[in-house]
Amino acid sequence: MSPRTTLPVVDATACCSSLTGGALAPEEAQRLARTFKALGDPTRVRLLSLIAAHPEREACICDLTDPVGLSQPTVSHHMKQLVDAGLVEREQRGRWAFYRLVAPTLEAMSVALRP
Amino acid sequence: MSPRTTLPVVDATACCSSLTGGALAPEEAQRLARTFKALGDPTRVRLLSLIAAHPEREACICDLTDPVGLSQPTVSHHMKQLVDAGLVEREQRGRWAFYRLVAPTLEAMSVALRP
DNA sequence: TCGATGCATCGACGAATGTCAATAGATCTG
DNA sequence: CAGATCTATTGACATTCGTCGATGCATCGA
Repeated sequence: MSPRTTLPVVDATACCSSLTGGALAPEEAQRLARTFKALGDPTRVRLLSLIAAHPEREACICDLTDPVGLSQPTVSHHMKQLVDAGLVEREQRGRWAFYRLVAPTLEAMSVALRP
Repeated sequence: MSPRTTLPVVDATACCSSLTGGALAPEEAQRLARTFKALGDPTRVRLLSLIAAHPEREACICDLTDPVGLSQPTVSHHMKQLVDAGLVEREQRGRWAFYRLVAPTLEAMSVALRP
């Protein structure tokens, strides 16, 4: 017997569209696909996992170039893709650019895939 | 004070690599990226959601062509991508090819993204 | 058996993508 | 200020991708 008489304006899942919840509007599908596309390259998947593996879960370009074995401009290019997709955020600290995972985006994509 | 003295051979998540659990081996990253790439197109995202929206959660090509507004060969091409990625399975019934979502794959990808 | 129907494959085309070397921009250090 | 260091941008290139029309392949119904 909750004393609450009004429903919440939005429920907890209203923020996140789901692949499995029914037909998506084209714009929603596009939104999801854009982020999935950023995840659709092995180098970028690896970069995300490398960031997660670092202390404080953050890393700069110089930490990432060697492990993935690609040129610095290429790594920089991939990081930009990840930032644009909202999967990663960038912070300049002195000469270094530090990157961190964006948990809410990962969570939203995870929810969108739940069967 | 658990009486258990031996650890389980594998823990519950051992089957599924995670983006956020630490550095992934290149092969693991490639595996994940391959499936994410299949999700990285708005038409394919829409196709998956349309299948999920159908009764019995299955659909044939003829059900999907009109809603996405593309040619039949193109839809067929996209479905092949989804099958190859393990996101969808195909069953021929008479003249029709029926497609269903593969829940374990969706679940695995969802788990891989959990922050 | 023959036409119709549903789907897959083929060949082609423009667009997007991943990669690099070269270079520019920004920040620290001496 | 001058050089060194870290990162981003640019331009170029080969490759992949999404799309279509035409065509081939099964399967059903008359």
